[in-house]
Amino acid sequence: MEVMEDRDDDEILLSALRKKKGGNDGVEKASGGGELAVNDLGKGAVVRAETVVDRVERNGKRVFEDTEDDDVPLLSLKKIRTGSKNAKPKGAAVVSNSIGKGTAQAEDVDDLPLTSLKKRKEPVLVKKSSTLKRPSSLEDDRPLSSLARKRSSGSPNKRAVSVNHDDDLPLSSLKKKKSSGLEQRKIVPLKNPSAPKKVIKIVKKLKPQSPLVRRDEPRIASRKSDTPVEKKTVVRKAKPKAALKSKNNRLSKAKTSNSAAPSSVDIRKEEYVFVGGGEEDGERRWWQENMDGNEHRWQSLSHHGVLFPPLYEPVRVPLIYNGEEIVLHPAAEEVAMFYAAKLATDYVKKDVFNKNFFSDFKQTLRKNDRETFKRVKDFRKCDFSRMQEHLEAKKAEKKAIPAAERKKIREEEAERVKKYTVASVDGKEEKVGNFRIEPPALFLGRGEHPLMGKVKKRIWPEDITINIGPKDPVPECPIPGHKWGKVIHNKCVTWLAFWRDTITNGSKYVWLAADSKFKTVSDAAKFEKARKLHMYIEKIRKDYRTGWKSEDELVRQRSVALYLIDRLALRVGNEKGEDEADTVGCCSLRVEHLTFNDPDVVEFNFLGKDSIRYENSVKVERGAYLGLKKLSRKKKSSDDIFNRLTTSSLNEYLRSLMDGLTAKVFRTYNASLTLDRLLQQDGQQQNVNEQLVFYNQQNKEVAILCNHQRSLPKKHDEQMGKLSVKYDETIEWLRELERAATEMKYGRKDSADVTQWVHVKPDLKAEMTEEQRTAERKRAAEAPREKVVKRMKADSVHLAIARVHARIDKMKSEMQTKEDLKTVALGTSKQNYLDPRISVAWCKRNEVPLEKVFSKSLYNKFAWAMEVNKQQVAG
DNA sequence: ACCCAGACTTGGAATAATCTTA
DNA sequence: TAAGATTATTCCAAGTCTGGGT
Repeated sequence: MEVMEDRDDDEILLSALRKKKGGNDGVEKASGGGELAVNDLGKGAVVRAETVVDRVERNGKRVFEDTEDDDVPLLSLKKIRTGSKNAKPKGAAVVSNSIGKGTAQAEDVDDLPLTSLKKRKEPVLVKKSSTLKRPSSLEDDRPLSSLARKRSSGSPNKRAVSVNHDDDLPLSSLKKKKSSGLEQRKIVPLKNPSAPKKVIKIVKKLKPQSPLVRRDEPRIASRKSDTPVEKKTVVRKAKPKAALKSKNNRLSKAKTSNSAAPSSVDIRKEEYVFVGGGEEDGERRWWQENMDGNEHRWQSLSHHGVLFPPLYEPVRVPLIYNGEEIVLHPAAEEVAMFYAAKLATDYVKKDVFNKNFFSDFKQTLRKNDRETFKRVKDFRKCDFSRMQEHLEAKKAEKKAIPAAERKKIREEEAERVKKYTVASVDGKEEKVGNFRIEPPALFLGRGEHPLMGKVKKRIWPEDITINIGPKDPVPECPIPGHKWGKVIHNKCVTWLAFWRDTITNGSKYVWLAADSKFKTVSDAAKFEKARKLHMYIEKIRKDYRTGWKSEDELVRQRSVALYLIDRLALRVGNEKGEDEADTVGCCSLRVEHLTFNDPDVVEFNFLGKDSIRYENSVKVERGAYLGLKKLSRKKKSSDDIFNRLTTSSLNEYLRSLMDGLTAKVFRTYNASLTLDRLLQQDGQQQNVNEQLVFYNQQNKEVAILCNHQRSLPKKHDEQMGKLSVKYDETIEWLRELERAATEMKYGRKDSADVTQWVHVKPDLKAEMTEEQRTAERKRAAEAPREKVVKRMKADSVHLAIARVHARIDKMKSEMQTKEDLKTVALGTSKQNYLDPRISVAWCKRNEVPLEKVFSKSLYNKFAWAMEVNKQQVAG
């Protein structure tokens, strides 16, 4: 147990991140086309290679000198996807075999130029802590709100507090000067704010930047009377520090409090601290109103119903069957068109897809066209290419519409649809999210979905249930001769319309948009719940660490599972049915998904949500390792590891620990906390652009933690190649300028001839047709560059050199970013997991306009977070 | 105790809109 | 000024979690 405890909780999180990164590196390395590094880019690759080398030299030592306990063997990180996500890793290149010995890793780096450094050393400080930390949040009850305030003065980039100790943190070197994705992989070891005192002593310089520790906020004295027992503890935080201590002691016996950290003073007012207040500070929170159980969510609700897709208009383009043309019955033609529309995709290569489609297609024929039904027996004799051509022609036609006309069409369409876009809830106008009924189509599941290719049938008004205020007018049914299936007035739910999916028999709903009150209120509540978890997390972690030694198998399973959820941000993993793709989450992990590598390293490899592969090699705490191993023993590879554990019982347990706590809260908590801490390292970024690069890098860390992947963009390699060529040309130009400068210097001249190779401009004439223009552009693009010699004065040469340097830096950074993000999806975490107040506070601190970080729709969705900050600023 | 339907959140891909660049 | 690239939005599938029924 001692062993297990010797790592800090924060460290856990961070190291999880790190490891995960390692995993991705593996991916990149193994993925053939993706590995642009040195080979694919030609000279451009030099850039990267240089970068890597520099990095290694600069940081190498620290980076690789890992300490014992966190030295995760990057080993075995195999690659995740090579382009197609479902593909099993082929080859699964093992990146390194140096498990356990820190030294071999430098070589790994050489191998993986673009990618990165996987690990970095752990700050000594983290390791030392052997006791549980005190819930620092107890002490601070800063109202949620305290979030970002405007900073009163000083340069935005300077932060008085520093997270780490110089000695043990690479950090300083990490602060990126040039933000290369690589460098940023070294995460600042966020030190746990609540780290035990002893640690603090060791690292004297460490400033208390702990976000958790805040003092200068007004305390709120009054509390709700109905505070549950556990909360009571929490409530204490309002008390003076002395009181704190006792509470802490109670909570976690051994812990000493570092609350005294003097520097709290350094905390800026405008800083939003994710792990701060929580809901216990007694403030009334509008977003928590009306959220309980079966209460009415609205009093009046009016809207215009839903919009149906246009009916199918038959075109009589034939199916070719066994060489003969067959004009299908309109209903069958429609279905055949669905298939034709997919001919260009990989779906048609899948047997399941074809089989499902053909079965449904025949059924349509049988119903509508007996003759053809009898004739069309063999799918392989069906040729849908004429239909495909027809669809393509139509697409081209649409594309050819002149811009002006297109705009007009668009406006008319917007007008037609307008009334459906809004609803009114309790007198307030709200946008409707998805008012369009899904059109019929072939069902395309993700991954190996058993139902792919089946026909998703058209939804008619009779299939729809409308939910509307009892006193509000029932929307008119838009299709003549039809009527709504049902009209109800259910005030306990927030949907406007409902229908049943014809494939899965699941429910489909029409909701209000993300910026509606319904959505934003629960969104805000979600983040509050996550913040609240911080007050319980220490106890929870302590419990599961104890639990995985339990005699009770259920307790053991639950404890190990919870550890994985907490540490790796796994989803809980409900059971799935026969008619769904075989994907898993934590509770549904099977023996086959894990590989054990002594000591204490577990390799995870499974398909998670959306059949995205989760592949990660992690050094876990000893107790968890032994627990997992034991749970896997004597089981077949297809057996559940957590066979006694259900998601319901896990959540039931969590609920007993904290009101409203469920497994998914951990994901939100860890994601937001990670971002919060990473963003604390405001660095040297000069301008807004660099700030954004920095922000995106931290966002990326979260995305990696949550395993938010995207498939390699189709043109990624091509685009990287172009960038690289451009880069080379720029370097060439730089060399020439430098040569000229030298020449002037030594020749004591004040001007020199400078040779520039320029691209040929296309010679476009007014009378040229489109094709001619295109051809001319192409010719110009491919023509050899022309030599231009000009006389430049010394001054302009020097000026040009400076500019070119700046451009080169920018290009490097862009290439690096592009490479780093090629298979990482940032959007999901930003939308769902990152408390927007963290980003808002960061923006304010660094004077980055909010709209640079939030798109318009996100800005609206998170209006509540901006408001909070504004109020703070004003107040 | 389990099972399943219902309601709501989360997720990547496809598509549309906008910006960049030659 | 259009191709190309990037970014935002839409689409709808796939999760989570609760509660009610048996």
